[in-house]
Amino acid sequence: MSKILIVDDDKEYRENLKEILDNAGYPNDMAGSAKQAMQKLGDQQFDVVLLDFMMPGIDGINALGEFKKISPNSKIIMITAFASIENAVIAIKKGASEYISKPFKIEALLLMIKQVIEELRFEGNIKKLKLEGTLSSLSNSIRREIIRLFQTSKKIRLMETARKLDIEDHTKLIFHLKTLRAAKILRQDMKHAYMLTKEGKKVLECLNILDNYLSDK
Amino acid sequence: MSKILIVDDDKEYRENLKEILDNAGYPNDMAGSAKQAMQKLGDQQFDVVLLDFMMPGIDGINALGEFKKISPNSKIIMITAFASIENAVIAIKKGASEYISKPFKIEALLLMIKQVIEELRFEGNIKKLKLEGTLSSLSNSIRREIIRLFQTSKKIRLMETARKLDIEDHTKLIFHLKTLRAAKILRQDMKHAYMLTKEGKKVLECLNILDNYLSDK
DNA sequence: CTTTTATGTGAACTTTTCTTCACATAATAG
DNA sequence: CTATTATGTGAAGAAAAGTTCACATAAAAG
Repeated sequence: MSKILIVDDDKEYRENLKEILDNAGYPNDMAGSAKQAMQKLGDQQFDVVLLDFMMPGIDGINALGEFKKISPNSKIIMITAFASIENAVIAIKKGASEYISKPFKIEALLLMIKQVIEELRFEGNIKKLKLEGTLSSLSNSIRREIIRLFQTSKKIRLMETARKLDIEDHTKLIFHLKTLRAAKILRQDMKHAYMLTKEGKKVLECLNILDNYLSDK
Repeated sequence: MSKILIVDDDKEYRENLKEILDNAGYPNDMAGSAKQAMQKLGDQQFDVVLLDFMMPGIDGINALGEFKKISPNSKIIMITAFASIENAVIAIKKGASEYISKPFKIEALLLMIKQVIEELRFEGNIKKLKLEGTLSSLSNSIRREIIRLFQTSKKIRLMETARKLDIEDHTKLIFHLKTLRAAKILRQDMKHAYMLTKEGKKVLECLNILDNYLSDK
């Protein structure tokens, strides 16, 4: 179950929020200051942070930036009594996922929490899929050779590649090029030449890293 | 074709060696001092270094250590006029692949070169195989999950793992554990518990690296 | 000491991945 | 404008990877 951190300097309000989360069944923890919150964020993994804007010391917006640095994968929901478009914009720019102003309906907050957790789940899957695709692309030696060709060339063409890799049947090569295209590692320009995507460049770097990593005794 | 670096402060001897290598068809380059040699080694990839022992400044043995640091995958052949068992032992300990004393037959040197190049080719294959094994192991998600279990545990047992990964048929898990064992990523202790090999620890690190690398936008 | 749980093997089978082949169309060179 | 080279598709088949099942033995628990 997704864990939530409540950050609010107002004890009463804080415990109020805790009760709401407890009733909704979310495991949660509380912090009464930005400092305490950062410590907890560094310590454990929280999926969502409920952050109240009006805090003494570093104010909420600054805290927000710090929190994101410490725990970039946590979703942050800003809660504030002094809502304004400017503040909302700043908060979102600094990395808040949602912005809600007091007073709010409990259901509205719970819905928001549900949504960001859903986003989190989705992003996690995307990440997993990307790793999946990358590793299955790299599992084939022909595909690795293709990717390595981009060490020196920016673009490669089909038949030229076939000759370089000494592959007689060009349709075999097309199969692997297609696989790499499906994995978003390669793309083609208007004139059919193949080139690395942004993702593909990362994959090439990964390959180099693995090479180095595995080679030294 | 394999590239060779000749390091010798005696100009005449150096050019003598160059002629031999040219005739044998090996691309080569020369350095008249350890310093110059280190520069060239840092610059380009040499497969073999022919290193003469009696050099001014840092003597050959010290140079040897430096060379190995700069270019750990190059094979170094020590050539010396003052052969002794002690020196030979030191040279090999410091990373020389071969040790030959003057005067020597040209054929003996060429044979030596051929041998170390062959070793190099072989080691290259080993490296390729290791990458192959690692990537094909990581291409399967069950195996990745198994490896990740070692993030927190030092040893895992079969049925415990099956429960953690929610795999009903334990023979399926055995299949993947076997695969990982074959890839030298896992091994078993006397009491059948599975643990990471030294290589396996690297693989886990690689997996973490890939995770990080692919996750950030 | 017998019942249960853990660990394992080998063969049959399924699924996925890879290769090959027959064929088609577009681009380029002569 | 015709021959050649480049690029591609889809289906059939081969090979590799993964799963399941029937069965076996060893270790631990009662």
